[in-house]
Amino acid sequence: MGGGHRPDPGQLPGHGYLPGRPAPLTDLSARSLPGNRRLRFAPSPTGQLHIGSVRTALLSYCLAGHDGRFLVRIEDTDRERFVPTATTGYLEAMAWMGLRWDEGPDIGGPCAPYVESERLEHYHQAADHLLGTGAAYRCFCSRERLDDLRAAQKAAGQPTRYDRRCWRLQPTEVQAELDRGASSVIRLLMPEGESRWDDLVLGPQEFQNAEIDDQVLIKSDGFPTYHLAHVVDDHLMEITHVVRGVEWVPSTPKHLAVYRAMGWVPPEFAHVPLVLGSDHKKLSKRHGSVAVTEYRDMGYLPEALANMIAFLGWSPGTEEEIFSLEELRTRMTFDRLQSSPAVFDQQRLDHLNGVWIRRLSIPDLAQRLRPFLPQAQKPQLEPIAAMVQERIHRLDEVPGLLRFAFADPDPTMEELIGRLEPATAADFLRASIDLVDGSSDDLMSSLRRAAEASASDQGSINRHVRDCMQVVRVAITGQRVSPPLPESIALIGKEAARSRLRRALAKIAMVR
RNA sequence: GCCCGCAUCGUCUAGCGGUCAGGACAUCACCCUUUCAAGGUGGUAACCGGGGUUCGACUCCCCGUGCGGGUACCA
Repeated sequence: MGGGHRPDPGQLPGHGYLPGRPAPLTDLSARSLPGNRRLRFAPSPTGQLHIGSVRTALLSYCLAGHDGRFLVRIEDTDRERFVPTATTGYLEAMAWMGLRWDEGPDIGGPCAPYVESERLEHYHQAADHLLGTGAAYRCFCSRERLDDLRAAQKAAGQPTRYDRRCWRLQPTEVQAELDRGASSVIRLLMPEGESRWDDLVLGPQEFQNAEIDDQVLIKSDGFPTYHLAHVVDDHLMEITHVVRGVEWVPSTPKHLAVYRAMGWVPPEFAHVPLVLGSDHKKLSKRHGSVAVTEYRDMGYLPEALANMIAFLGWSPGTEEEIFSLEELRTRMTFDRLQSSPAVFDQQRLDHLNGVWIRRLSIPDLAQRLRPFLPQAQKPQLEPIAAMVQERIHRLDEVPGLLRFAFADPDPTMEELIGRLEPATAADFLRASIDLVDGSSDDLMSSLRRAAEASASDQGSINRHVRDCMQVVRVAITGQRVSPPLPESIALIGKEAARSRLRRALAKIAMVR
């Protein structure tokens, strides 16, 4: 049908236009690229790497497994939303997460380049081929006409789709428009019938092609749309499994039509459910943080984030719940992917982060704490790591917890004495000044003995001890909540501790 | 409007015709304890509704409802 025959304008074309003989663009019928499974992550560089995006990246990475290949391809075909610095940011965020790619824009590979704007000739070749076989056609319609059309269809309760006016143009008319320099796009001629595929996550899918629009493949600026570009690239890069969000389900028939018209065999599709916010809407900035870098800056470990994200739509089927990226990569399979959307619960992330923090070695934790404690001396880092490890869920809690280590506290009277009488508090402070000189090992027991001695009522002795301890804690740290006393004192030094105790004592004395 | 998808504790989930519906987070109580954590023990808490199929449905089918996604010369 690539010849002179024009279909009857009144009827939809069938599959008869399918190319009988035109050879595929590139003959890659036999797999020739490395990896017995090839998966890709293909972000559009428009901003920050989003939690939802890293999840599909992580899923693809894990699903590729040890014997597969994971590649990154940049889909920068939208010049309006393109952000030049975004690609580097994405790559850095992925690397931070611990994802490693075998092929990509920064490291190259057998299919280089891995940036779509540098692969334009491939898309144009494909488009020409489709034009030649009649699987696609040029469209000169203005945006205004398209908008009006859609509005009318919507008003009539009909699915909105292009009415194929330009498809009915005679070749001479098309040529005349072209000669005139008219701006045009290339549209896919959606074939009749239905489209089906067996989705790895959703199961068998079926769409009536009549409901589906003739998608623009090449925009008037000469750039391809996602619908053409990713099909061409996925084919050339021999992608075997496409893992992407469910928002792509409705356009999969278009992609299938392109594969078919090109004579290519499509990959397997796995459409993963969305990640939702607490209000059950697609996770977005409205819900707070969505960029991977924001989570990093809040003090979440990449291990915890990966663990968290993996369980949004996947589970091992056992009661295990702590998984390293490496374990995820060996354990993850398509058949255990969930088909219902999941809410991103930050409380759960906090819990997982605490678990992962506690799994770190002290030197490792100290190292990771550095950016959060710019004022800390290097030798202080490990002791700090040791004392906070069990009590934080996020690294960024540390500065608050250790504020006393970097500045002298100035507690109020109320904070200082708590429930105690000023005189009792003062006596206990006085006693503790000397006790601080002793070894840390028995500091607590000597303090306890001193507190017990000052108890007036044997019945509430434990409470009294607690109250006394708090006086010392507040005097030294200015906080009602702090790391244990011996460690806190060690951190600031005995001399500083004694002077803080004296200052507190003076404060109480002044009021009395 | 039209098309498509999803549906087990508040949240993440296990379940794949017969279970006291399991685990984890969160929550509550208690224990441990110099505060906070961490840890331990125990508790509260779920199969969206209605029809079928079946000796028997959380599991299978249909309808409804709810929620979500798509409906661009964005991805």
